[in-house]
Amino acid sequence: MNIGEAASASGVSAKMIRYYESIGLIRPAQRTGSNYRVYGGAEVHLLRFVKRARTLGFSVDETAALLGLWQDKGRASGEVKAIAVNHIAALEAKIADLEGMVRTLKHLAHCCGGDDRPDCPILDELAGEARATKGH
Amino acid sequence: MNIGEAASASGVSAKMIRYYESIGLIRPAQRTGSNYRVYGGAEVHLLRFVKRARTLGFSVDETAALLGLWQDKGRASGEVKAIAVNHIAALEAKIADLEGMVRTLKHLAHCCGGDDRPDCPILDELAGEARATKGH
DNA sequence: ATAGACCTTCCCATGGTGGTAAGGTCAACG
DNA sequence: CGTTGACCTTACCACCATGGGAAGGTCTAT
Repeated sequence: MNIGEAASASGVSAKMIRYYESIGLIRPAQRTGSNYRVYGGAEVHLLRFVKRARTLGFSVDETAALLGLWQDKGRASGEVKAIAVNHIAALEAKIADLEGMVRTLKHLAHCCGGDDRPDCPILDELAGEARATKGH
Repeated sequence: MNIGEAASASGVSAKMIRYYESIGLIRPAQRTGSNYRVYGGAEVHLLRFVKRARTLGFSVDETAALLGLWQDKGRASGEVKAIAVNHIAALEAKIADLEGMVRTLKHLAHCCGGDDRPDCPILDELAGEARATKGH
């Protein structure tokens, strides 16, 4: 299997497969005589693992840790769970952050006429000139 | 006012002030004879505007647009509102994305003993070997 | 034999931010 | 007046993950 086929079979672009190899996330692929990378079912399986972890928002470093644990048959599931739980916390912090932004923006947009007049509470707030918002 | 003072007065690091100047987000500051950048109240005000916009998650490009509208006394508030509403949608999409990840991870973590045994549904799922999750 | 679809490596760009190094300037203190 | 230390200047490098493209080699089908 060439890198292109491995890419479409795994969902990881050829570009990224080479990148993951270059940073040591995955082992260098075998090569043909003409220097083409060769992949088999096991490699694609591994690439899919990587793909899923990345899709779940794990960083490449976290993915490397998960990969190591995956391949370590004697690992404790607690280690994996710890990574996952940490990651959940990080994601939730980010969500809370974004929600704060949305809340503020929605408030501002709600107070903004959005018409042709230049009167704009959104800009006023950004400029730090908060004005009475008509009691809302 | 030197750049350091402007930085602490505005909450934008000196580094970022120079960067914003270099990409044209803000106008080049005046200079003293010895080539130091000089800032006044108006510049700090503007930097604070930028800071707030960035804190609300607007990209530098969006911030530039908002800045332009802010300084255009005859602008229509509808233009600003459009940027804000767009941005709200983008943020909400990102939140939904992250929430999907959290949901999946929580489910997996819930099904994972997190003990010393190597049995780990999290890794199984990442590997694509979904197994019965005890009916949960 | 030739075309076209693939592969290889190498470099560049993104977006914001931080670091750091080498050098200039300024204020205060002795 | 000289030194010290805190500031400023520019110019790079790094991050993280990904995409783009160029220049050149290889394989397959016609």
